[in-house]
Parts: sequence; C-alpha cells; structure tokens
Amino acid sequence: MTKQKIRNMDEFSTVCGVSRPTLSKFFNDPDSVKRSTRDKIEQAIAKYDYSPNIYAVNQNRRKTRNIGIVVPNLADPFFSEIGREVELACHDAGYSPIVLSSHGRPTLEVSNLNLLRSLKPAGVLLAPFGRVSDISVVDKFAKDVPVVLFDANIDGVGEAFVGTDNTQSMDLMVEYLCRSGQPPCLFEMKSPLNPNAFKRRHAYLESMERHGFPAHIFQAEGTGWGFEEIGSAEGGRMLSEKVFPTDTVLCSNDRLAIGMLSAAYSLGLRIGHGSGCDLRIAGHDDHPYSRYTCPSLTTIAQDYSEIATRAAQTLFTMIESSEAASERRETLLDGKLIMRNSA
Amino acid sequence: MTKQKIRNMDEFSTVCGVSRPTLSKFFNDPDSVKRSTRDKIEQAIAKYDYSPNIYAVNQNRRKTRNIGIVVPNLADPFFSEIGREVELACHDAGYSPIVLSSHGRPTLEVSNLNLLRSLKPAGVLLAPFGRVSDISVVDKFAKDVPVVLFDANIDGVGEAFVGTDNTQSMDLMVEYLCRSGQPPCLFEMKSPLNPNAFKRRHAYLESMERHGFPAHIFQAEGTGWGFEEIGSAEGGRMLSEKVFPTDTVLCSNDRLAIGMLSAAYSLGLRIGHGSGCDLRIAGHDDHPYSRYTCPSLTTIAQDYSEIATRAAQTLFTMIESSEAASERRETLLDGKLIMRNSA
DNA sequence: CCAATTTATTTACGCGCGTAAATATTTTAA
DNA sequence: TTAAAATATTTACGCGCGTAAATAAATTGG
Repeated sequence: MTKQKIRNMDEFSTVCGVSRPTLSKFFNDPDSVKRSTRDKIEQAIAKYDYSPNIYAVNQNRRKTRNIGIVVPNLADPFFSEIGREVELACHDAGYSPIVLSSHGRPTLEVSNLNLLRSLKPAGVLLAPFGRVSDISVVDKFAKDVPVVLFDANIDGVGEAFVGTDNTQSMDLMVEYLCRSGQPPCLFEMKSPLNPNAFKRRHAYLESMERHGFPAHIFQAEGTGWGFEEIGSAEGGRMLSEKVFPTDTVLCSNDRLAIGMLSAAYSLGLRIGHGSGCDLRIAGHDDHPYSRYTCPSLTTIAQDYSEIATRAAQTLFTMIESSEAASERRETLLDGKLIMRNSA
Repeated sequence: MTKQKIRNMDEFSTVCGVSRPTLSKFFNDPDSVKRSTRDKIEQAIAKYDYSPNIYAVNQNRRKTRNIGIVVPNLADPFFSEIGREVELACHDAGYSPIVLSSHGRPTLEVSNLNLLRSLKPAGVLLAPFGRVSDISVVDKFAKDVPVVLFDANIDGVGEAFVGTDNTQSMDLMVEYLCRSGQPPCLFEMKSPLNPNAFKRRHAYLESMERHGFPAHIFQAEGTGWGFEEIGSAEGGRMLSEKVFPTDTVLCSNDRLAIGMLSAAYSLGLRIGHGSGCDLRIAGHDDHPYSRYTCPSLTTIAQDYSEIATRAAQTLFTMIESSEAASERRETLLDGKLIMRNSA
C-alpha cells in the first residue's frame, strides 16, 4: 500500500509529478493543460483519490462556480420538480447547484438570499414569492449578483425572466371549455401570494370577453400555502351553496382543484365531462398528482423542463459573458392543454 | 456616509475597536467575550453589515458547522416534509443544514455523499435508499463522518437510527381493520426499494397470524418511484380481475393507495367503510395528500416531526461529545391510526 | 536541425481567518 | 487599596490554494 493520504495540492504535486501551479490550472480547466500531463494527473487522482479543498479554492477564486437555486416551497411538487430540473441543468454545465427552499415563508426567502450572498455564487436562479417577496431586498440582491427569475416575475428585477404565458394558457383552457360545454367560472384565492394568479385572473377576464360570455369569479378566503385545504373548504362551501352559475369551474391552479375535487366527492357530486355529470372542474399546472385525482384532472401543462433549462441557459450566458445584459429579457412559454376526465 | 465597505476581519476590527483575535472568538461563540465587548461588536456588525468569509472560516476550522441532510427523493412529499423538519432542527441548533436529494437514484446518493465529504460536515443525517443503496459506500462514509440514519435502517451502518416501528403500526392497522370489517389483504411492490416495505410485509404476516386470519399478499410489478402509477395500473388490474378474497386492501404505503384509489374510482367502485361500499382501502404514512383522496384515506401517521428532531438531537450529542457512541442505538416510534373514510 | 511557439516549473506573495503565546488591561474579590 | 482572576491585545504563524512573473523545458514548423 503506497497509497499515503494526500493532505494538499503540494503533496499531490510530488506524488503525481506535476507542479502545483499546473495542477491548479488543471483543476480550473482540465483542457488548459497538455493531453499527456492531463492523463498523468487524472491517473494520479484516481489512484490517490485527491480533490482540492473547496473552501481554500473558493476563498481564493474571484468567483465561485456555485449557483443558488431558490424556490418558495419544496413541499409543493411543482417546485420540487422544477427545482430538480434546474439543479440538473446546472450540474451538467459544470456548476455546483445549491437548492434552497423558503418553506412558504417570505422571511426565509430573505434569509436564503443572505445565505447565498455569503456563498458568493456565480449566479442565482430565483423563483420568487412575488407579491409577498421583500421586493427591495430581492432587487438589491439582484444588483449584486446575476439573477434570473423563473416561474414568477417581478417587473424589472433580475436580468431575465422565464415562465409560462398565462395569457396564452388560460385562453387555451377557456376556449376548450367553451367549445366542449358551458363557459367556465373562475375559482381562485382572494389574496393570492403569487403573481401568476393575477395574470390568470386577467387572462380569464379577457378571454371570456373575447368569447362573448359573462365572467364569473369566485374567491376563496384564506392565506398561506394550504391550497388543497382552502380548495376543499371554500370550494366545498360554494358547491354546497350552489353559487356557480354554470356547471364548469376553472381553478386558478391544480392544488385548489385537488381540494375542490375532494370536496365535490364528499358532496356526492359527479364530476366530469361526460353526460350525467353534475359539474366540470379544470385546473392549471399539471401538478404531478393531477392524473390521480378522482376523476383525473383536465389541466394546463407547463413545460417544467423547458422553463428550467432556459432559465439556466440564460444565467450561464450571463455569467460567462460577464457583461450586464443590455436589457431585461422575458421569455414566455406556451402551456399545453391536457384533456383528462374532470372537464 | 461613513459606511465604508468592510473587506475582512482586520478592517472590521479597526472600525469596531476590538482586536481581531477577540472578534474571532466572538464569531465562534458570542458568549465567550465580555458583555460590553459583545455589545460593541454587535452594534458594529449591524452598522457595517459584516460577516466573516465562510470559506476562510471553514478552511481553518478543524470541523465545520455544516450538517448534511440526504434524502432519497424530495419530489416525494414525505421526504420534503421530513427534510424540512430536520433542516429546521439543525438551523435552530446553530448548524448550517445542507439538504440534498438523490432524486430517486442510488448513484446520486453516492454522489451526494462524495459531495458532502468535500464539504467536511460535522455530521450527516441520512435517509438511505436501503436495499438499493451502495451499502459499502454508505458504510465507509459513516466510518469517516458521524452519521445518523432515519426513516430507513441499514443494519450496523451509522451510529444510530430513528424511524417508525413498522411492526407496531402495521399491527395497529390490521387490528383496526379486523375489528371494523373483513380482514385485510396486503397490496405491495413485488421488489420494493425500501427496507420499510419488507418490515411491513413481515409485520402484516405476523399480525394476521396473531389475529387468526389467513394472510393474502398481492404484489405489484414495476420498479422505481412512480408508486401512484404502479398502484393505479397494477391495483386497477387486480381490482378489475377481482383477485382480492376480502373486501379490504391494506396498501404498503399511501402512494400506492392513492394510485389504487384513482383506479377504483375509474372502475366505478364505491370505496369506504360505510354500508353500500364495495371495498375498503387503507394506506400507511399519512402522506400530505392522503386527506384529499376520494374518499379520504385511512392510514397510519408517522410522527415526521418527532423522527426529525430525535434524529437531529442524536446527531448533535454525537458531534458535541465527539466520542464514538458505545453502541449503535435504534429508536422506533409508534405510528398513529388516522381513521378517515376509505376504510 | 534550429528558431519560434507552446507548455511546464520555480519562486514568491496574498487571500481571510484560526489559533497560540506572551503581554497588557480590566474586572473582581478580599 | 491591592492582589488575583478574567479578559483583551499584540505578535506571529499556518491553513490550502490562486495567481503572477521569470525561467526552463518540451513541442512544433520549416
């Protein structure tokens, strides 16, 4: 066993027969050294299982290769999925992703940004709370660190935004619902946390007007992230009080719809698009559980993967060009209609 | 604006009137300096917004205050919930938690452990895949770094384990089902990834024998983490083929049950414990969505919070005593019966 | 083969902080 | 008031690595 324990790059340089500065170059960019020395180094790495001390590396490097990823709530499968996609994109590009959840609390969003500041990341991918974010903090952060927003936009903050085009997606859903039955009412939170909710409300109103139907909006009381509970309690109340003037309810997001479907089931209502059904319910987001609701949920699929990779790519080019972008870019992706059994 | 930008602890020591070594002491433990100097420092921190460079700190400290938290899959709400509890417990104890998801892939579990190794954590809280973990890697890791396992146990690995007592919980559920109707069949994965599944199978068999009923086990084909899909496809097939000899099915976990419930709904079966129902379905875990299934799912609640805090506490005492524990400790917590409408 | 070019080595300094030892100052107790 | 104890300062070194400049060696092209 000649495999002594390597303590630092100096020791490693002796056992591998390459000078320390060359090793340093190698670890920054393996292609920056000659093929033969690269091979020599890589063999030694495999043999001695050495890797540089990341704290020493990051202390001395101007910028780290860390990328912060901040999402409002990992307990929401939507964010855990999209967070995962972003994480993989960063990893594949040779960065070190760090996923942070704000657990539904805007104060934690601030804490996470402060934590990231101390991590000196090359850039940050942020899905902000939006309306309830501490916008001045986020804006200040985005002036110090390259930031790309995704999912939820905050006007003027960060150097780019990537998300779904709520106007397009809601119009698509309204069009489908109008063609296939009675025009939809909208069921949403009275005080939404998320800017997408406002965009969807406006999109619904516009779309209904365009189609020549009266708009009907019903708003659930309640705050926080317990959308299923709110959808169940408030949606159930509205269903039992028969407040909806048409037999079709479009929920502002799938989690509200999941709650409402469970309430409808309890009330013995037959939900679905077939004949003999009492009510149609549709959602928005293609939540991972939306295909297992009873009945399965007709909804709008956001392209998680596309949002994630585009946001990540945008950030990478920002980092690598190291130039402030000339102007803020907003990328809006189309949603797709997923026709299942609930509407 | 006298607020010049502080670059390091030296500069900070001049503007705050306290010597650098004293500052260093303060940042390691604010209580280790006199009250008056502490106040002076804290005022200066607030004024100049200084915090030590964490890379320089961690380079020089023998051990960091990082705690790694590794879960098999954050997309599973069970792990995102319990991961959050563990994270908070670490944070409250003054450590820096780092949550890593293996995204359902055992190879990523190995990657995450390697990543953690370079982060030189004070300790690691690991919910391992179990059977499909690379056990030799995990074991070797646990010999270098203090590790507490939670949720899933691997015999002899790490210095402690905290999880739910599957024997107790399954017996509780079997007892309830037998008292309230026909004895349950067990629906589970044929090749489970998780050691808890095996424990639950054994617990079911023992419990049925103790109650004097014949055991009936039905195993779903399929691998991976798409439990809902497997529960829906395989469970649906079994339901339509009427393979279950009793009218009660106990699913090995809630996600299988969610899938099976959705299949049962599609088949027009009336699920529930009331008269006029065709079938009872029960689960295990109290998955966050189990109260919104149709009908709501009768299940076993694991005490997420208790598991998390106990695991964290165990790790903290290990770290702070810095002594290898005399022997490995296994803590098993009782599950609670949650009677809802499905069984 | 030799000069031009590319690549590696040597040497040296700095990053921001932990930490130790000797010394100085303040606080506490008697 | 004074000695003992507690706390702070001064000085100095080291951690592991990035990086720059001068020099040496290896490679390339003609």
